[in-house]
Amino acid sequence: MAWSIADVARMSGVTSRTLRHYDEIGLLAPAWIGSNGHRYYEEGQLLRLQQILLMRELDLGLREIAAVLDSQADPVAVLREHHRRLLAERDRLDTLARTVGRTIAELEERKDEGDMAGITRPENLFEGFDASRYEAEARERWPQEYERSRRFTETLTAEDQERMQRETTAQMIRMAEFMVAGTPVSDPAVQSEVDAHYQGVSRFWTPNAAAYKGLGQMYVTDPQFRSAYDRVAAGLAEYQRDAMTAYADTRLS
Amino acid sequence: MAWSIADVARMSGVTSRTLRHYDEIGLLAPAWIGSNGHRYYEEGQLLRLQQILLMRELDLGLREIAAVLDSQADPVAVLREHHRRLLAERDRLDTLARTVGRTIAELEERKDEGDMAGITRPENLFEGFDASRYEAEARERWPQEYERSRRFTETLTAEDQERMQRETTAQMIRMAEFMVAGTPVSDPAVQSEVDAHYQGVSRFWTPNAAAYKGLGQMYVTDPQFRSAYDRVAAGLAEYQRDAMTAYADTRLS
DNA sequence: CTTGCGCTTGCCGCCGCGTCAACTCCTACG
DNA sequence: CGTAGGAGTTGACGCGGCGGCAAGCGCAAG
Repeated sequence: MAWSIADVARMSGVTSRTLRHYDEIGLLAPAWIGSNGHRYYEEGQLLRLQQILLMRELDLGLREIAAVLDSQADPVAVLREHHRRLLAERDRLDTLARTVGRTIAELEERKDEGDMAGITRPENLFEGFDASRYEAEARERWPQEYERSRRFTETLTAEDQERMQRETTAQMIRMAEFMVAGTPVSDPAVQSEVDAHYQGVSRFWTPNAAAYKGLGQMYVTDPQFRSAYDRVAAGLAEYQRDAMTAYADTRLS
Repeated sequence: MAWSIADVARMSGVTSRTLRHYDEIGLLAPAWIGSNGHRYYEEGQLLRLQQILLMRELDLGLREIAAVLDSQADPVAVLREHHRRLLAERDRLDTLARTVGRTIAELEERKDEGDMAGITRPENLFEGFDASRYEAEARERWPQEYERSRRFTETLTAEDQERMQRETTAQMIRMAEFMVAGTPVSDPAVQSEVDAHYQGVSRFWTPNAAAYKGLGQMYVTDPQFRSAYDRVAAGLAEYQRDAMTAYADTRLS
């Protein structure tokens, strides 16, 4: 009992193109090839195809399927790993969907309010995300922490983010007042303010003493951060950095 | 104020290769190009890049991003459609993960029982899914119904599937008894049995008269189905088909 | 002899880049 | 003055899983 490629295609539901592809990559060769060059399949191949399709339904890659079928891998182990990947991807999409949902809601709200000239205007669209610019450097220097931070940020609503931005600005202003008043960075009031800053940062990632000092230095070095601090008060970036350094030395090590 | 490609890469966190790619596909062209061929970007480009990255975070395709930014599409509509796709894909993965989880449990159970020679033996692996073979024809002829059926099947546990297989077999045996006894297919007892069959099929998809007759014909034509019926009793496939045809004519039209 | 079917091989396209390779231009250093 | 090195360029292939098209072959019916 032999079937042509079209027979197998009809019986299995895949296209003949797919069967040729599986032959090409060595996943499923026909039982034999006729003198006319046609592929002929027998029951053994149908059985193998069936298993291929089952694992394909589970979204396993063709490579992994081949490994399992050729007994190069433990099916349970492969499935367990695959299961883990599926859950991770599902969670990612879930988070993503919620983020997109919030973005939609936000855009619609603005449309209703009508106080913005138009949602397609670039400078109005996604206005709340301005802070993301500061994250670029971090993404490069500490990719893992950046990733954790990003995931956390995704769970925030636009209002949360706006509120946090205002908090940050308020903190900067209070630090500027200390600076202008000539308060030394080791002063308990200043250190308490730094502590608030550290707590805020820790919502995204938890730096150790060295990392926190590095962050302080970045406020001075990085043009983006620096200009943000300079806009509040001249010299604030250095003051903030020194205060953070003192905090790191006394409280984090 | 102009930035080189590496500057922009550092600031934004993407690679220079990506920026060249965006230029290539017309998503983000540099502000101008130096006499040395180098790309130079200005604030307008940074702003556009920022929006690109935001939408990319939302997993939008570059094509769609371009359409939104060039005001060829309504952002809210695009996001809404995207949201729908995300949810659908998430649900698919969720179902899939559960299916894979059950498969793992099933495989492990068999390992514990130890009455099978080895789980990697093809004829034992995924045994519960044997019925899927019969679905191939349906997938081709009625793709939509097949899809619905597949989704339904995925919600079943392995035990459910086994039970349904036993039910099917029992039905076939009862039909074979009628056939051997010479009962005409129009006999109420036979028709009642066919009704049970129709109800069973309807859990997957609800065929109209023509489709149900087509299914009956398939039992005769398709070698897979035919051999299944022939294994129970010679001529059963035709008897079943005739009974189904009578049922379709009297009850479904 | 033509027509048509069923099959073959071969290659491009998708999507978002990563990763070479080979080259040019500019600057710094000996 | 040459030369090394760094930053940039274009061009090409690769990834996964096929879809789809083109060109061609063998075989049977009209």
